[in-house]
Amino acid sequence: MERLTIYEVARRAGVSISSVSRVLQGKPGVAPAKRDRVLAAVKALGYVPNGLARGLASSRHGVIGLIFPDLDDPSTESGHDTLLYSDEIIRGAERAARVAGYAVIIAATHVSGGRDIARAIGGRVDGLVVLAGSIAEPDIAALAERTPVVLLAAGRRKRGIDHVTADNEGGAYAVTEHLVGAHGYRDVIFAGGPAAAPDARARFVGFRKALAAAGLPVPDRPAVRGDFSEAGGRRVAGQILRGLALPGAIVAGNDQMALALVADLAAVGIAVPGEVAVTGFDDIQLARLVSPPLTTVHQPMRELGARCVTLLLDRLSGDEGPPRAVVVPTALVVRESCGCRAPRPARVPIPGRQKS
Amino acid sequence: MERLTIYEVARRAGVSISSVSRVLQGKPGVAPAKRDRVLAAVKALGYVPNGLARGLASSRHGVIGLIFPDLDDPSTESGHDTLLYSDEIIRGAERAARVAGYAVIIAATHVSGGRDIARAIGGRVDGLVVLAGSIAEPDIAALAERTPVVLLAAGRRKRGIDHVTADNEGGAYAVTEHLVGAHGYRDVIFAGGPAAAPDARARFVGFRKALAAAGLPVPDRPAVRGDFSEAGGRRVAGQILRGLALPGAIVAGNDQMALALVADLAAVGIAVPGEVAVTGFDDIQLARLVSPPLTTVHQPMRELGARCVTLLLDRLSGDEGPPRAVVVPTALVVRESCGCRAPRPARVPIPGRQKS
DNA sequence: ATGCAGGCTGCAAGCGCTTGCAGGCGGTTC
DNA sequence: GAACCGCCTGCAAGCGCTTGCAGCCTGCAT
Repeated sequence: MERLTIYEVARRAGVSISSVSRVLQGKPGVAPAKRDRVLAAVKALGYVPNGLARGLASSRHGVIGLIFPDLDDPSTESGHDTLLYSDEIIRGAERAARVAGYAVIIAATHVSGGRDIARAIGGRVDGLVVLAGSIAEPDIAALAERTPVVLLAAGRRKRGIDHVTADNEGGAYAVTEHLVGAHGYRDVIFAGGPAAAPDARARFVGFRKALAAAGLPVPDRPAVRGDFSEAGGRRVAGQILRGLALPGAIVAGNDQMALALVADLAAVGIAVPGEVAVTGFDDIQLARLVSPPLTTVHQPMRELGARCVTLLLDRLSGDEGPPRAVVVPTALVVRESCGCRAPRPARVPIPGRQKS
Repeated sequence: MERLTIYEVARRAGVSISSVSRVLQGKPGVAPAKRDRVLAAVKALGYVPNGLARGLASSRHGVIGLIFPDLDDPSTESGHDTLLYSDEIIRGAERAARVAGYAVIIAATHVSGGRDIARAIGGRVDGLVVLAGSIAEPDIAALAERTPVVLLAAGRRKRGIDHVTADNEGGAYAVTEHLVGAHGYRDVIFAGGPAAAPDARARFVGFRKALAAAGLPVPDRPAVRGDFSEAGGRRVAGQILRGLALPGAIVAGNDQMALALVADLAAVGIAVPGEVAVTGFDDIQLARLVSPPLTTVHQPMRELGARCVTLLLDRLSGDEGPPRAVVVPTALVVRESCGCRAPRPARVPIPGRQKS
């Protein structure tokens, strides 16, 4: 495990380290013959340049940091944030970074401690992707002054700083339109998320626009409101059952609420989608597994992660333009809770059976 | 954003950079008064040492690499591997690393390309945590010769290299014992996983030991065998319904199979746990959401990740002992599919309702 | 022949920090 | 009172690689 340095390579190829370095960086100004020899030596030795030294000398680390919320924090755990699916986000980011020759370093923080950690990690990265909820907004701004930062936000929040968002509005528009257009429901209500959540608002906006486009009356506020959690869904169910006339369809602010809603409706004998159609938002894993499978809007977690990285890389390569806001499209996923009859995988009931 | 180096700090504190360095590293041999001045200067300036330079000079990077399988690879995606929950694993690893002052860098690989990536990333880390399935075994071995490596394996595989594993055997023992002991089932069968999977085997071993301990007949091979996927569960259901006498209880090799099993049983009118008890393994999110909630064995993903890191850190700090195999305990999660009547969260059916 | 672009090369100066070492000092020990 | 001791300090030599720059050597135009 003795250190293999650029000197070894140079010696073996019979050139100076400068040339090796240049070859490795694909820089011009090295005679083809020499280049080949270097390459051969590199391969023969199995040489991998020391990233540290490289970074030190070029002040280009080849690493981008990914800061996400620490879910141990119970205040965050409630499904409050649709960005909890860090797994897919990380994968997307990692892949995008890798193709560009960057590695991804990660850190999980509580909102409070976020700043310190970000600073600590900041020393060794070229830029940071910060997931909403991991660092308090003011600290993000401060951070952004010393390091390129891209914010992956649930909704558009911070102006003045690059961020990427899923198209919540468009997604909500799409489901609503599906309900109104394809199914002909005219009495559709929106079961909102927390009033403060930007993504919840955006979804409501999409909902309203869809209604408006269909020439239906447009409510000012969500008919009922939960908090994106399962409990919220239950509460909403209660509100609906107690007070309101049962609508034809309910557009829930997210899947968790939709799921709880369906469950509670079923508990009192209301069939979904028979008596009322329900749709969700997020396309959590569970959505396609419940019965009826939930019609919802897919959030492209992986792509969100990837876009953050590509945006960041643009900045790193010199893009000096004004702050950008990238909106990644969401996709309507039609299953059965809206009333559609999705083709089910054939499942033949097994005939013969015998009890012991 | 001008670089803030150790020189600035030294100048401001009126000392040499050596002293600053020593103070920052908590090394002895600096007069208390001077130490205080340095600390003050550091704080005042908001100085954060450059990790790169530090790493270069001390050849201690303060970074550990985490290599996990790239789930884009369809051949892996089938839930084949219980270690897919990278999210929690990453969190656990990250946290453990952070408390020790290390950062975590991640890379996702396909089994094939794993080696190259590992090497590439290897240059900038102190050690690697490799999740099973991300790199071919021989390559891991090769890698382990140049860098400290800890393998997070589904089962014990590679001897000769540090690894951590969930206690599959113990978990299986626990569920089985629960079925036999608490519920008194005497005809319990095991719905196995893929014959080759080490974790599947370990679970079967636990199952057998529990039966043996209870003085029941011990089968040589699983009564039926699936492949850990949903389809596998269905196949198992078919086998049971078709051929076997319906047993009192079925210990499924994992949750996915258990879930499919329950579904198919239900489809032909067999009540779970009424007519047959079913248990799973893994405690996937879905397990507690289905009806009946699945009694299963919890895999402590987070802790697995953390243990890998701590083990690795031990090595980094000089532990030269023989290869270690850490087994992290699993936990029996009793819900309802085993026949237990778990206390459900009160859910009062809502009275008044009105149809539109 | 002589001169002069270019294209290649390798030298050497760092990048910011760690660390072995020698020097300086005040305090001890015979 | 001289020889020592031990604790602090700062110097300077790197860690492995990038890169500006000067030098060298072609080839080609005078």
